Amino acid sequence: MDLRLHNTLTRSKETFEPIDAKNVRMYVCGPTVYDYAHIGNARPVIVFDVLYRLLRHKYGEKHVTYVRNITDVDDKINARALRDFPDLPLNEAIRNVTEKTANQFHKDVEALGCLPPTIEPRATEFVLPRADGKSDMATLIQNLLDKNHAYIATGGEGREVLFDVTSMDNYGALSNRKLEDQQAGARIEAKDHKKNAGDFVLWKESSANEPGWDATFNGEIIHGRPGWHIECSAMSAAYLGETFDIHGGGLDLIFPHHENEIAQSCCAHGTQKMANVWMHNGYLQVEGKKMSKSVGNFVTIYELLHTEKFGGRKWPGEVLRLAMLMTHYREPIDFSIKRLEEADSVLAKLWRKVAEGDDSGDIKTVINALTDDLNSSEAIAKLNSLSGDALGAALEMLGLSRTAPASDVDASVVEAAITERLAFFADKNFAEADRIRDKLLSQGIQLKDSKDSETGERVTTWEIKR
RNA sequence: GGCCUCGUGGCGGAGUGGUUACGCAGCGGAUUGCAAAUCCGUGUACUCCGGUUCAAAUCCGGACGAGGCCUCCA
Repeated sequence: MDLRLHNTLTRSKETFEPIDAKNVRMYVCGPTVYDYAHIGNARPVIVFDVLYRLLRHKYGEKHVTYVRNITDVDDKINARALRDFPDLPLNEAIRNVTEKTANQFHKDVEALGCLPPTIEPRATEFVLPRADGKSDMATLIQNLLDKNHAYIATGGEGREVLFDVTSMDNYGALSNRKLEDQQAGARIEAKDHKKNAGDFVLWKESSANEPGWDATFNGEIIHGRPGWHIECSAMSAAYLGETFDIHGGGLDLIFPHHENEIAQSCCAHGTQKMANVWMHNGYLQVEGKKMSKSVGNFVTIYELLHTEKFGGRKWPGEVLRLAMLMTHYREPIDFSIKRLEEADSVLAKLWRKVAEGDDSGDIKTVINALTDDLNSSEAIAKLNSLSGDALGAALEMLGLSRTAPASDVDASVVEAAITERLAFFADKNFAEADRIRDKLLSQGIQLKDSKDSETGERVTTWEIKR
C-alpha cells in the first residue's frame, strides 16, 4: 500500500515518493531552548516520531534520516540568561540556560516514547562558515545578498540584513498569502528602514549585552546574531541537501517561519523546492482554550509527568502520547483530564492483552491506517482487533510499548504478602485478607483474584497500577 | 480586512454518496465472601436551512457556532 501524506503546499493528500528510497530525508523544527517544553510542543514531536517509525518500517531503519534541530540562539534565550544568571558572563549564562533546557527536553520526549532523531544539530554551530564546509547561516545570507534577494539597512537597533520579499515571485505560496492582502494594521510594525513591510531579518547587529558573532556581509563586518528562520535553512541544507523529502512542524509555523525558510533556501540555492512535502500538525488547546500563561492553563510536559498540577495526579508519558494520538494529527485537540483518563484505561487494557499472549490479528491493519496520512486514531481503533505479540508489535509501531515502570517494588515482598493473604482465606479471615489487599493497593499494587479453571483454587496475580 | 481549519451519540473519535466503525464512561447480567480485573448483553449521533440524487452525516450553496494565522508562538 502506498504511503499517502497531506501536503500543505497543495492542500491535498499525495502519494509519497522519496527522492532517494535509500535515504528518505525529513526535517522537523525542534525547540527553542529557553524554557520547559509545554504539551503543545509535545504534539509535533510525537506525531513526527510516528512518521519516522513508519518510514523506517517502510524503507528500512538505515534508509531514513531524521533531522530535528535545537535552536539555541534566540532573543528569548538572552533575556532568560540575563534574568536567571545576572552574575555570569553572558555567554556562560546563555550556555547554562540552553544546556539545562535541552537536557530537560531530551528527558521529556524520551518519556513520551520518542526515538532520538538521526541528527540533532544546534543552531550555534551553524552560524559561521564551518571547517567541514557544511551549509551555514552567514554563507547563506551572503549568497542572498549576492543574488539581490537581500539588502543591508540601518534600523533603530543597528544594521540589519533583510530579505526582500518582493524579490521572489511566488513568495507566500505555502501559506497562500498575497503580500498586498496583508493588512499593515494590528501586528505589522511599519519600519522605515525596510523596503517592504513584509521583509524579515536575516541578521541583526548586537549590542554589548547581546551575544554576537563577527560575520562579514558585502565586505563589512557586522557583529550580530541570526534572525529566526535562517537556522533551519542552514541546518536542513547541511544534512539533507538543498531539496529533501519532508519538512514538518506545527500549523502555526506555516507563516511566517516556513514561508521564510522556503524563501531563503530556494533563493539562495536557486531551487524550486526546499522540501517536496510540507506537513503540519494541528493546534492543541487545554480545556477548550488556547494554552497561555495568562489564562493559567499552561502545562509543561514536565509538570504532567512529574507533578499533580493537571488533574491531581501524575501521568505516565505513554498516556500522554496515546492521548495525543487518539486524534488525527491535523485535527485540533482539546486536551483535558477526561481524555487522559480515557487514554489511561485504554492503555492498561492493551498492555494486559499483550501480556496475556493469545497471539491474534494482523499488524497490517494498523500499518495500513498509518499509511493513509498517518491516521493514528484509526490505527488505535484497529488495535482492538489484535492481541498478544501482534498487538505488542503494533504498539511498538506507535511508540506505545510498555516500559518498565519506574518503581522500587520488590516482587518477593508482594509474593509473600499474597501467600499470607491466601492463608487468611483458608481461615475465612476476610478482614485480615482485605487489610493486606488494601495496604498493597495504597502502594500502587493491584491484586487480581481469579479461579483456576481445573481445581477451582483461588489464584492471585498482581500488577503495578500507574 | 485577507487567509485557513473545524461542527458526528454523555465523552473521545474514524468514515465520506446506499450496509449507522471503534473506544471510554454508563446501565443490566455472569463471576466474587466483598471488591478489583475479566466475560456477556445494551441505549443514544452526524449544527441548522435549502439544493442535486432513486438515495446525503457524506456532494453543492447559504446561515449559525467554535478556533487559528496575518513578523520571531509547535
